[in-house]
Amino acid sequence: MPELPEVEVVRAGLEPAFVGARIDSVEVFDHRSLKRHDARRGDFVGLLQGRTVLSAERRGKFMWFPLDSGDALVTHLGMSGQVLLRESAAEPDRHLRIRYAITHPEYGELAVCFVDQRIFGSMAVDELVEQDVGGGQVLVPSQAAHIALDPIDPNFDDEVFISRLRKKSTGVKRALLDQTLLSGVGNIYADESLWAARIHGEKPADSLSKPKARELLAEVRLVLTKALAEGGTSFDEQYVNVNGESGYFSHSLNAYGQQGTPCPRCGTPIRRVTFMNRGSHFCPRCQKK
DNA sequence: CTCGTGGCCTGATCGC
DNA sequence: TGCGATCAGGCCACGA
Repeated sequence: MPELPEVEVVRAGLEPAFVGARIDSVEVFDHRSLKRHDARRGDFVGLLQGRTVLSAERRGKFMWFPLDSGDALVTHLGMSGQVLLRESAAEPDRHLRIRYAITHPEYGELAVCFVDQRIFGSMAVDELVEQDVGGGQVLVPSQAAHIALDPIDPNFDDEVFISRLRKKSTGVKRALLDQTLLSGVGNIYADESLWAARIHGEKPADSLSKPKARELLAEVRLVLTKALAEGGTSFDEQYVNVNGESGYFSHSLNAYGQQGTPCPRCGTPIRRVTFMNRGSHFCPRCQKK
């Protein structure tokens, strides 16, 4: 379940060999993996062939690669997406959906492979639009322009987030998962942040005091930063980083997937309830509504 | 406008 | 042994 830390690990892993490379050819094995691509902009393959990758960018769970054409190759991993760097002659991975043959001036011929079991993820070629983020103008793909900055972005404005969060009439967890409020947080890190801040996910966001909202943001940042330092969270080999090596943050989860095991803070068994069509894990003693 | 739900998707697992 | 039901949850379209 790639969230911000996992996506950042993929972005950083691709950067050395993909940036500066030329895309020689593109094979699309399943067109459902192009659902984010607007065909009115042109043929996906045609827009990519012969182009050179200029950089590797990320905001929240969106990743994109600006091209020398002025467009960008946009990637969202969804639930089970991976981008793997392979030798040109490597056997195709299971669930391979899109394959890019590239040539890098230093590393030579390689394959960038988009592998996605459940096809919730997708790639697209999109135009870059200018956006004012307070710290200046940035370029962002049009389809990711509605997403808020993520909390580890240097331009993220804490006070704006806290003020908007405290006006939401919905539960705190739903607000944390709202990518237009703050991006990059998914189910795992939402549960972990709420546990760390001792907040029940169904507590109304507009009932949070300002200090409590600040504390929550600090915990979100800490959880994401720690996960990033440990290389992302991995379950069932679903998430694999760019070389095919699993992330390993799962051992340090305090709430997510820990139902029945004692809360590391107070010893009360962690509970799991279904909420928003997904599992929510919390300590019934530390996190009261 | 805001908020909440359903649909997309595959494979592992479970009960009968 | 086989088979249908259930579960996992990212984003987005749509209805209230």
